[in-house]
Amino acid sequence: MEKRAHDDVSNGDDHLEELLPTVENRSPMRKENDQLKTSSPHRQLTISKIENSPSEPNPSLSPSRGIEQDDQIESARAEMGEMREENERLKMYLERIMRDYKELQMQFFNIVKQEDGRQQQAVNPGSGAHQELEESDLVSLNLGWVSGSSSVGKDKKRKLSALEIKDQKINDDQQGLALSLDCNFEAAKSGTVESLAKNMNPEKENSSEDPKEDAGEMWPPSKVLKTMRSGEDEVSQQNPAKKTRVCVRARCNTPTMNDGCQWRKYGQKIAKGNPCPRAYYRCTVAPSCPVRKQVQRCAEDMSILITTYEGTHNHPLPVSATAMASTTSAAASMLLSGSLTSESSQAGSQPIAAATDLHGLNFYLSDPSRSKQFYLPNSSLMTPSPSHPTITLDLTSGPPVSSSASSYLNRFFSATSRSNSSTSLNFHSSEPCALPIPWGNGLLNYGTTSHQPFNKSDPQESFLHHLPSLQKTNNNPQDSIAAAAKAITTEPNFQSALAAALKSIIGVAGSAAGGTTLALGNYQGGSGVDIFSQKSSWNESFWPRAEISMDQRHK
DNA sequence: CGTATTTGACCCGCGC
DNA sequence: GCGCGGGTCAAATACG
Repeated sequence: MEKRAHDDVSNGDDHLEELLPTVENRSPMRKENDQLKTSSPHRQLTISKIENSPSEPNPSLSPSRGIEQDDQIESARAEMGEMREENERLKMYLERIMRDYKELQMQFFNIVKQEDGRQQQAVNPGSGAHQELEESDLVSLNLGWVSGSSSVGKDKKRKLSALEIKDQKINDDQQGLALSLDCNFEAAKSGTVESLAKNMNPEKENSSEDPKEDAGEMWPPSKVLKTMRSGEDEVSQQNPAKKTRVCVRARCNTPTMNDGCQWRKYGQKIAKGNPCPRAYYRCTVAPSCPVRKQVQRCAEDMSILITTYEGTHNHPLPVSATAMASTTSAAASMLLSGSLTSESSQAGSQPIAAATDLHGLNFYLSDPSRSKQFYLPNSSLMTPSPSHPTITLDLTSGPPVSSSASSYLNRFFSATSRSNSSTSLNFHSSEPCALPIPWGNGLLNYGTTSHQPFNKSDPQESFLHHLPSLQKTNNNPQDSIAAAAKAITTEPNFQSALAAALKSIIGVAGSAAGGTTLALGNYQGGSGVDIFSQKSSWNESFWPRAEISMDQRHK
């Protein structure tokens, strides 16, 4: 009986046969336990199931029971085979997804880098005029990723990505396509800091020393800078005098807003004029991430939490964090673009509300009904720090933020008013409960989708300049909506960009992601890739594809 | 014991 | 040059 059971288990399955040591004195149960130890997880599952089933035969039962057991073993084996196949299939899917995702990230990253490099070149030529604004323009907040220069960066990034992949052991032999954004950090470790630092600070290409310089540190704090440079002066030149900040005001009962990122508190201070202490946090997702945030309760209304973000993440963000990061980044970029716009079009023209064009764009396109949530600024918000160009996103018009600020942000965008270096935006959500899924369902794509295209091809300005009807003096939300929609949709650049995006979505998606299909603002599972449709959070991962295509069109 | 937070000291920029 | 205030550091402490 024991011998028979052993034969049954091993018969027809060479792998199991190999795995099973031939020890005669074992009971069947013991053998099964051995299988559990040596076989795949799926096998374990299957066998465990059999073991626990009510019809589990007792080893000491009659031969008829033994036949039943044979049947069960046979079916179990078949099941195992299926599971194995399924496993392989899922593994392939996962690999494909990872490759595609990383590739897209990489492309997007490169575009951001290119644009940023161009912005810095355009802004830096050394003309004495507009110095203040230009200083702030040095800071580019783009979707949470550190940016640098362009042409060199592309190849470099690919190379670095390979390193990163190697480190993380994510992928295998097909790593050529698998790219990631961790490269900055990895690069710092792998000795390419010098060139990378050049990429990130094109204006100081001549300084090639300083292996200690942290590649990811876009705006190192002065003290850190001092510590790091160890006698070198060049590094300090990279630090713009004024950093762009994004201030988010939201009603929040918790000590800090849950924006999806990991933060470590490094300081607390009682600021003048506010009895509530201001807390200082830095991003701990990546050790070298330069992003900081300040959290402070509003003096007038303690239920309002004022969170000020500074810097861009130099690492991939958790899905739950992308919304907030993108929001703040886009807002910062908007501020920058606003500076550029006002610079170039100031003569005799009124300030242009730069927010709606950048962000309301996708908002309207994705779900025009949402335009009812359009809000106008309640009042002009003060710049928390006059020395920093700051954009304020006011979420306080809506209901309290319960937990996830990012999803709250995703709901959406509205009018702006801008004065000097301070920009005020107001958000409102009609839905009290923040949804746990960020970036989903076509409403939440503003960050990456909206600002990127214009950031790339012709930095915001080309588009912004065509929105004369959006002015901060407009006090009627509906008018603003209509004006914004009209201005946006009649914008030739936008139309071509949209066309390109649609084309790219339809055309490119199939080839790269194995039949993945995208809808504008609403991802849908593609043919044969069912697992995609189960993850709404994947949505954002695929949006950059549209951006890239739009950008390329503008090239 | 490792990690996160607290908190006083220190640094630095800015205005006077 | 000096003082003020914002921002950061880092040792001490708390916490899991």
